[in-house]
Amino acid sequence: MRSETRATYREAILVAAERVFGRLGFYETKMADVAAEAGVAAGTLYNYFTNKDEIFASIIVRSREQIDGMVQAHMGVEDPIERMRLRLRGVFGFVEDHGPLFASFIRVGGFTDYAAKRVIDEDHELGHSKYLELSANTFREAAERGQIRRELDPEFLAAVLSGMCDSTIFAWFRRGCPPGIVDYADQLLDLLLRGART
Amino acid sequence: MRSETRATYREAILVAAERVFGRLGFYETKMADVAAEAGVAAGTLYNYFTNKDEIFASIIVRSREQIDGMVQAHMGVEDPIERMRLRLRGVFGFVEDHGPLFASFIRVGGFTDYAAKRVIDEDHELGHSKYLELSANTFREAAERGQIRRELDPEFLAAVLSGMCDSTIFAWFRRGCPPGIVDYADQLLDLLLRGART
Amino acid sequence: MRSETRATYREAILVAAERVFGRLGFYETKMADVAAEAGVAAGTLYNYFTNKDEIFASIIVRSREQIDGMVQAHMGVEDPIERMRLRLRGVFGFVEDHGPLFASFIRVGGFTDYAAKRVIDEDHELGHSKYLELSANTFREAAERGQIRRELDPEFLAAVLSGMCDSTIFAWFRRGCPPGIVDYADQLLDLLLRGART
Amino acid sequence: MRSETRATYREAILVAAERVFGRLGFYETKMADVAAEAGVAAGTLYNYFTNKDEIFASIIVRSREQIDGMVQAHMGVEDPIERMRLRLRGVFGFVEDHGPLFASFIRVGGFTDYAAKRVIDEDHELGHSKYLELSANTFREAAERGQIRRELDPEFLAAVLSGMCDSTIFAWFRRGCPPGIVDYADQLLDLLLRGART
DNA sequence: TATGAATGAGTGTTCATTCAT
DNA sequence: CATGAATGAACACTCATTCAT
Repeated sequence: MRSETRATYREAILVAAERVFGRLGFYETKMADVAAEAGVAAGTLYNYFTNKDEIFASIIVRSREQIDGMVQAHMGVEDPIERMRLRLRGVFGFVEDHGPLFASFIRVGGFTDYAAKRVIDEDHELGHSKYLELSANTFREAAERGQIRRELDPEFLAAVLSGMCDSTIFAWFRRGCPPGIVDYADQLLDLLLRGART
Repeated sequence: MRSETRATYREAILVAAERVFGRLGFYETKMADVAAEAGVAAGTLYNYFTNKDEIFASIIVRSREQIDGMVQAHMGVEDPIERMRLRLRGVFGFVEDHGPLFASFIRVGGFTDYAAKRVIDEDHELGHSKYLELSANTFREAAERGQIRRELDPEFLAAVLSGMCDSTIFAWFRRGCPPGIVDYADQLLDLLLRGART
Repeated sequence: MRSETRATYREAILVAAERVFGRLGFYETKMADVAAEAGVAAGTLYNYFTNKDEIFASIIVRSREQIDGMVQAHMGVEDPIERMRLRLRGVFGFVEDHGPLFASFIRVGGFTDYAAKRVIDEDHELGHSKYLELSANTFREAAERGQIRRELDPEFLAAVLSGMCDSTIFAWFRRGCPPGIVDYADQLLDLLLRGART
Repeated sequence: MRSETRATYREAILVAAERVFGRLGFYETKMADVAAEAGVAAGTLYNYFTNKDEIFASIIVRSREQIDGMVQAHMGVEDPIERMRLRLRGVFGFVEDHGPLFASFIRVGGFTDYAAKRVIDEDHELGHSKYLELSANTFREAAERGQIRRELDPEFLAAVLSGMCDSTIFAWFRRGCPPGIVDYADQLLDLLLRGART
């Protein structure tokens, strides 16, 4: 029961921190804010995490682990396009659950303040690249099967798809995170594959 | 001549600040860093700007003014697709000149730290929306002319295009800002319009 | 048996605390360190002592009690010089058992941090003075018997002897507390007496 | 004048810090105390020193430099006993000027809290040993000249003399630092030499 | 009574901003 | 007006102490 309580506490702190970081960003989030949101004293945070950076990094790591799980779950799907579709739906579902923080997650490894401070180290940097590469490989596979044009650079496509997702999530966030963002997964993929032209 | 000197100083500070902010992000950039980069004393910054926030906001405003100018320059072009193409080329050219900071600019108004701190107030928020709206209107126009499918939401397309640009710039930035990003303007637009399918 | 258990616990804590305080000093010693060394939980310490200061003070008091006992044991010796010799041997033997902590003990009442914090209150201050006085009186007695020169201030001699002991212990401590420090008792006294002798 | 002011400020801070450290010890001295004593704001301290440790270490270093200077000044004296006498007088004079802090200085490198925290690193440790060694060498020289008994270990004598000085200074400090401590230099040396003399 | 996690007051340090020169 | 040092509010983090289990 002790260990259960510890895990519960840790999780509660992470959930609270995720909310506050998502709302205020890394720098404007004070440890006191996180503590208040979690309903504990400031000192308590340090019984579970060594410092603010580690809390932030833990959220990222945890998110990535969940996403990794989803990605793995669809690895067995034969058709690359179908596989990517399932993957996108999974990610958008995750975003719907996690809301604002996901934005930070997406941009982590970029030139945002988080990265500038190296809260997210090279190891995490790789995380972002890993997804891009995974996506690029899937596009490559689709090209080999003749499902998409071969002259398109798979890495370019991966980057573009990533951006489309970001901005869609971004727009959704600004509309107040209404339910139903999952539907965009298909719309985006279809748009990328078909194009907008009549 | 007095005022000329003042303007020169102010501009030098902005240029320096743009570099540092782009490199380190808002929070990791210290006023001392900006002063050092500009080659002036820290106190001098306060003769030209009331505070750090204002410097950052000024960069954004200045950037927007330049972009506004470019956008206006192409307003007379009849064909909406062609107009958007020119606009994109202009923006990518601007990005090539300004490098990393533009990324901040793009995300400004979002849920990044900058916004969390309200460095960028509602007025600036509007700025971002304004571009999205402009873009959406152009897509609407293209739809009316039958150039793109009518069932596609113009605002969705605008958001998507914005994201594609972002991620492309992002990827370019991570590759170290090599020359030639302008070429992506056409690639992106073509991809969106044609789609990736064979 | 209850009280025996309590006394046992208390003693174990004191022994552990003595080791840690001797190793790290008062401020660098954390209650958690003492608890770990004693093999109990941090909270347990507070069942036996009201606070950190009291633990430290208890060590001092306990040491003094033991030394007092030794001093008393030699009180019956007629010859003051001989009495002092036995006393010194006793103290050096005690030091050999207690190692580093004794150094703190020696300096307690001085201008070290401990004193600055008033961990050692006036009562303890007196303790230090008491030994100096005892020593001074013994020298006075020796002077009256014509064993040492009368023009020498007994209090000066007491202070000097105390310092000789300190530095010898100090040097011994820095050499890693090798066995055999007791031998120095005689060497020191002989050196001082040759200088002081009539 | 600028640089003069800077040096003056730095010196004023050191003097203030020396007073407070001497009064309260390292740990009980708060940066705010030092600032208040120096008549500056807390932040100002950090314009001259990187942190609290550095202030403390600077005091030690500065003291040692002054003492080194004195020691060097007497290096040319032929007679080792006379050389040591001048050296002792110099040190006691220094102590009279600096009062309480010197006690810390003396014990630095020992097992006091300062050392426990490694504020004073190995380099400084050497400082203490260096003086002991210098003293030991002088005694060795005296032994070779037949001025003191050859069977006495010079290092033992050096340690003993150091302790005699310490305790004398200590006693003087507890009497409230009355003027005239310099006189003890000769008394101490005479006492030791009578004991050590051939 | 032992435990060990929660607590929160206290402090060293940072850095945007002010201001005397 | 430039300078650069002084300022002090703000905040992450520590750890002695408390207390529910």
